[in-house]
Amino acid sequence: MGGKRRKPPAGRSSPTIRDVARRAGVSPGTVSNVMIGVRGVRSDSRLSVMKAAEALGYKSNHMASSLRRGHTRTIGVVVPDLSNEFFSGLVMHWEAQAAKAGYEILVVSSGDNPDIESRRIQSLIARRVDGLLIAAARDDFGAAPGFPATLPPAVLVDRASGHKRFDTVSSDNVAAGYEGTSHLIKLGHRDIACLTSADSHVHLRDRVRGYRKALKDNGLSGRERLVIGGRSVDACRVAIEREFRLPARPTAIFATTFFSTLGAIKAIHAFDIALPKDVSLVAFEHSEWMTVFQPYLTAVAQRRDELAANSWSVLIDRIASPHATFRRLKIPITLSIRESARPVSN
Amino acid sequence: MGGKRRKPPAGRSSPTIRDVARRAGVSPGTVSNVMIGVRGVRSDSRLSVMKAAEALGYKSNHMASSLRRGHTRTIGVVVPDLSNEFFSGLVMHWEAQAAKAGYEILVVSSGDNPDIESRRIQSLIARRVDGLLIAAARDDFGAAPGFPATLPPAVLVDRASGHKRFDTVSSDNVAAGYEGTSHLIKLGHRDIACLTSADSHVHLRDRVRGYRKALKDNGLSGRERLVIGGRSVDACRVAIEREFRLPARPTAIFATTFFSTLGAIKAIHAFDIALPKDVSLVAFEHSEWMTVFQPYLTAVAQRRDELAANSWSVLIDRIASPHATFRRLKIPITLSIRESARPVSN
DNA sequence: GCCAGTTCGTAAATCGTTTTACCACGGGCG
DNA sequence: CGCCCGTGGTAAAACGATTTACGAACTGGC
Repeated sequence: MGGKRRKPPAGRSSPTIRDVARRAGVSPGTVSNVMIGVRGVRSDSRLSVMKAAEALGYKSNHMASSLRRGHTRTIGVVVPDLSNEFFSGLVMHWEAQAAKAGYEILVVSSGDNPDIESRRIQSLIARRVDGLLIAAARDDFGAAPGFPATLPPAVLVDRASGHKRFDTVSSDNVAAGYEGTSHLIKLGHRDIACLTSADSHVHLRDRVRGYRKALKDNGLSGRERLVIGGRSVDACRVAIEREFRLPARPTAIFATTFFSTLGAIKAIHAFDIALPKDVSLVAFEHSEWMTVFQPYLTAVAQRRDELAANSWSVLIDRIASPHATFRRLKIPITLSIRESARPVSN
Repeated sequence: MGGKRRKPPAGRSSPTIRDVARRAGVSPGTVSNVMIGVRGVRSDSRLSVMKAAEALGYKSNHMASSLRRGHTRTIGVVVPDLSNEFFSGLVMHWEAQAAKAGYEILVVSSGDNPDIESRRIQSLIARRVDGLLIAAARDDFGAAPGFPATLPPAVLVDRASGHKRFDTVSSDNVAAGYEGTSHLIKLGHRDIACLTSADSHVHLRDRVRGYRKALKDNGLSGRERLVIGGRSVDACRVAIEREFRLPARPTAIFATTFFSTLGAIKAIHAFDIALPKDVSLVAFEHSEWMTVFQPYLTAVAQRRDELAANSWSVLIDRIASPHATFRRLKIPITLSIRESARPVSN
């Protein structure tokens, strides 16, 4: 009762720049100048502002500031699946970059579903992220009917390499396929199965292209054995097991995805095939558990740190100059020769 | 030259509620009412507003709205390390919860360093997150001198279980230790090494307490063999290798962390010990690669989905009623009996 | 002592939304 | 007919920061 207020105080909320100004005996504008220092402030007022802010525990309201300045210093990150080590690795690198540059990242996952992806991106747009780092669900990213007509600056990472309307940063997947296959050929293998998860994405098709090219360069074009498993470990296992039942079993397997690596190992165990004695395996990706797996897997691995660092800086450049021509970066891959691929034994 | 403008238009930025209002021939207030529908709007004006919004591609500016409404519908998530599958799993579950409830999550990682953690939390506060989900770097979370005096509603997850000033949700780590150990005892083991990464955190100490309790309940108190490795795979490996050099080698190992699981396996391989013939192993956590590892590891695993779901709802409750008494939830763990623990063989 | 130039403080406008306070209109009722 | 009430529209005041425009005080040079 008593004086009538417009707004109930709702407990005690954070101190504002006005509170600081009042306490320091200056105007809000001056406080602002102390905080972000675009203009000179006499050292005595500066000091009293700092003291007042300290005493009140003042933290600038980032939303208010963003609203006025027209940018949020937030980058939206869209990945298919955070439980996938490759993507969580990327996210971690990006987060480190962001922290260093005074940004924050807003992570959403799409479950590899273009509809969900589109919805999650809408909400990132509503939050006015300054840029977008996207591992797209599909190669034709942005083509669906309900898709937002204008996007903030965005770069496509890992997937949809070479997209016409965006910067892209991805591994050199053709090289990945080529190097993995060549390694097996050099070891004398002629019957090399290439196990992949799908043929729906460029990055996967590129790996297969690399495989084909390596066969061709070594006069092995006729010996192609492409096995398309599916998007799960067990689909890959089943597919390669079919291959194992054939009269001429492959002497080597090149797994071009992480799932297919797991599927291949499962199948090898199920068929009691000795790895690497009876079959050689080139795996895809690296992961800490591989250090306890026997034999230590020879593998092609993407360079997550470089992928993340390059895509970050391409995005920052894009934000700075929205009309520059698109860039398409290919990051080299790493072939780590270890124990699971051996010279062919017949 | 020409008319002087206050602000250069900076390209074309997003349409505002005013643009929609103008185009629909109504006032901004009416547009707002159409959008969030707190008051009735006649159906003809409603329609023209919708049409205008559609035509302009209007997306509400979330920052402006947050500023006015006093909440952001974003939850800050603080984890030590996203490349750890346990945490990325939690984050993914939280993200799903958030999406369902119309929230977004802001993920930061602390690298298990209290200073970084504190700084990252400061920046989450500046962004005025509505709540915080924290896997704390240390048990005395919030005690450091520079720590913000007041925090938004927060719940401590996994770590720092039972903290005095926060809600906590964590696994029943004593049960985890107890069940893992009991399983080995039931198999006849008397010489059980308990391998852990550190004794600096309650959640780790609780697992050891469970181990001790299981020994005690079975009259084995004198046979305690606690091995404290360190916070890396190799530190754990080295520690357990020391144990292997002792005259009486343990017949079973209970690894109480993911790192120590990996370290134990590495040591077992290095010493050419047959697993599970010569030594039994109870591992910690579950991960997809375990399905291709031989023998299939018997393991104690935390229930990430329940941890995430419960901590989420505790946080939402806390936001709704800031003054309710603290809750301390313990989530049961799962013991999956598989092949790496066998009856003792002498 | 005066003028130009610099420094720094302040008031007020602004960002885009939500919400309050007010008003106009029309219908129902005594 | 006059009143009351419900409905729905609008103008304007927030939210909390930044920034512009202005002016006061001071400096230095002549």
